[in-house]
Amino acid sequence: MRSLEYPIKGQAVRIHVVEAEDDLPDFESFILANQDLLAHDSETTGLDWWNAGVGTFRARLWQFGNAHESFVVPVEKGRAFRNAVRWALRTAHRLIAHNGTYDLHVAQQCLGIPMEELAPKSWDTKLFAHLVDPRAVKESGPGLKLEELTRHYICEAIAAEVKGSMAAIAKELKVKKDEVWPLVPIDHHGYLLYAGMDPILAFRLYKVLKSKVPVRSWQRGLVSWEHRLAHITAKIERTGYLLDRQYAEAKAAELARQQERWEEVARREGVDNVNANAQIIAALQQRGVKLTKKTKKGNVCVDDEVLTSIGIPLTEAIIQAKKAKKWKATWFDRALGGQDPEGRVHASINSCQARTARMSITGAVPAQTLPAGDSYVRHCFLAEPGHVTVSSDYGNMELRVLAAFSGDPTMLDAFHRGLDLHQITADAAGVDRKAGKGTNFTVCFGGGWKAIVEQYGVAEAEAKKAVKAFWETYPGVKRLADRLQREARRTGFIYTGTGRRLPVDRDRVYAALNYFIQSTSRDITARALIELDRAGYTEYVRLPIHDELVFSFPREQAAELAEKTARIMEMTVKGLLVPVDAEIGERSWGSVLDLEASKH
DNA sequence: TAGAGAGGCACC
DNA sequence: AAACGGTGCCTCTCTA
Repeated sequence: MRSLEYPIKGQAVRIHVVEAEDDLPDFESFILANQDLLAHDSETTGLDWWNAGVGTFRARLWQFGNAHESFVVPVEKGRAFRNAVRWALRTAHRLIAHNGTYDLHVAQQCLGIPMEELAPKSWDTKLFAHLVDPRAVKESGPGLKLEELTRHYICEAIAAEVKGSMAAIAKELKVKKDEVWPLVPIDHHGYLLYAGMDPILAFRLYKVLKSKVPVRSWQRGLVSWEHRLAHITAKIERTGYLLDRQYAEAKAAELARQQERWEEVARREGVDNVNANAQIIAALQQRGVKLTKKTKKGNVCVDDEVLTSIGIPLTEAIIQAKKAKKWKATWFDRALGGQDPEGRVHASINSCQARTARMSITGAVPAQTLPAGDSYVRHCFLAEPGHVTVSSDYGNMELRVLAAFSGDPTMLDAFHRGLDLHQITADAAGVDRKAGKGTNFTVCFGGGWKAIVEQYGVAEAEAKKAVKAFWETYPGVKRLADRLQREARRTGFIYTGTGRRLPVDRDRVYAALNYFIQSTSRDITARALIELDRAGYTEYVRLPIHDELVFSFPREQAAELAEKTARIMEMTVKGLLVPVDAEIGERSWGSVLDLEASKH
């Protein structure tokens, strides 16, 4: 057994490195002595846990620790070590981990412990951190990564050291940072230090954060609620989504041909690289084109709008080439590259991510940003053989949340009687429906008349009139917005109905209304996932996308299951129903869009 | 060579 | 008085 010592703020912590089977009794004694509360973490060869056993993925180390001490177990060295870790995970009464759903995937794939066995006793410091302060470092918050949280809550120097250590090893081994994980020798001092510190930091973070979680969040049961949700989204990740490989490959090839063709045109017209804005600007200015639009930072802007308005062969070629390249790389190549041995792709679902707790979905299926206007990309994703895709979405979720919580009589009346809220706003302002709709959404987002002009192409006078009319027509909304702004100005926070505390920047208190609406809406979808799980439907859920859930149901029971799940998803908020509409498609996700389009 | 910033674009 | 909220990903460019 090796033993490393490391100081945290002058106080030594000890990392024990299990090297041989003889060392395991000491490890087991440690686990038994600390079984009430143990932090853990795993080091792996990559992040593609779905390739365990068949591909290149494997677990290398597993670490356990408390505030002062940790044990590092080399699980890749053999069965005795894996057995010891398996036993330890099962023996612990409470497990702490940072972003622990990842380790649960690894435990299932590499150690054969079902996720469901460990999930109920697992607590995640990432969720605690979010409940304490959800702001990213960019937003002057603590962030949500272990290194960022260590810097903010524990010790700046340790954070810097931990962050730098794997980079230093990569440099030493002369490989890229992403390639270091499977290559670093299992007995490398820096690697063991990095690995051994992780559970110690997670344990300490847990201690710090749990006392900082707002009282109201504890009282409303938000802590356990978020954990339950995280384990449901982990199950959805594990299930994955069946990829139509032939389709994806065909479309990737088609886009590659298009890209090549349009790039050739652009080259003839004097632009070698369609993604280099400097080249585009030079080529256009040479032709005498005046470029007046500026970017946020004040530079010359050559976005889609500018290029479209110029409308010459060069700009057309740039638009088409860029689009083909981006779509191929972002949607088709990414999905094709993420397949598991069964041809399924696994999104990474961060169940509680944005400042408002909205989820984020990254990886092989960036579900939240798949083009929704047509079915071109969504045809990639298939319900299982004998199944069909069902997409169930909430109707007017955010505006209904606004109506319910503001109690505004005009807005509530409109929803209760099924009236057209966008038309009501339009009529009140004496503008057309498009401007009315734009006003409703923009005000929800905290915007003003300028935003309506830019986003919806409404004339300045009309937009000003519409915003004024909005606040006069819905005085209840005004009262809610004012109340939230006052609260934000006074305390720096607002609370949602679920007991979530959201920080609001004092120089942007107008954002408070949107935070409230967006976060409350997210919690309605989250509640649906939890209720669906209780009812045993999680195996059918493929993806959550804000106000929509995508399912794969057996064809014969699709209508019945769509109906049952829609009724579970629906929720009455302060007396107002947030309804759900379930669309039944064919096998591909894209087919839902096509069927919908053919109806209209 | 990696990271950060910026621009641009996909979405709710 | 007015105020556009929340994401992820790809590419280029500059810097350390």
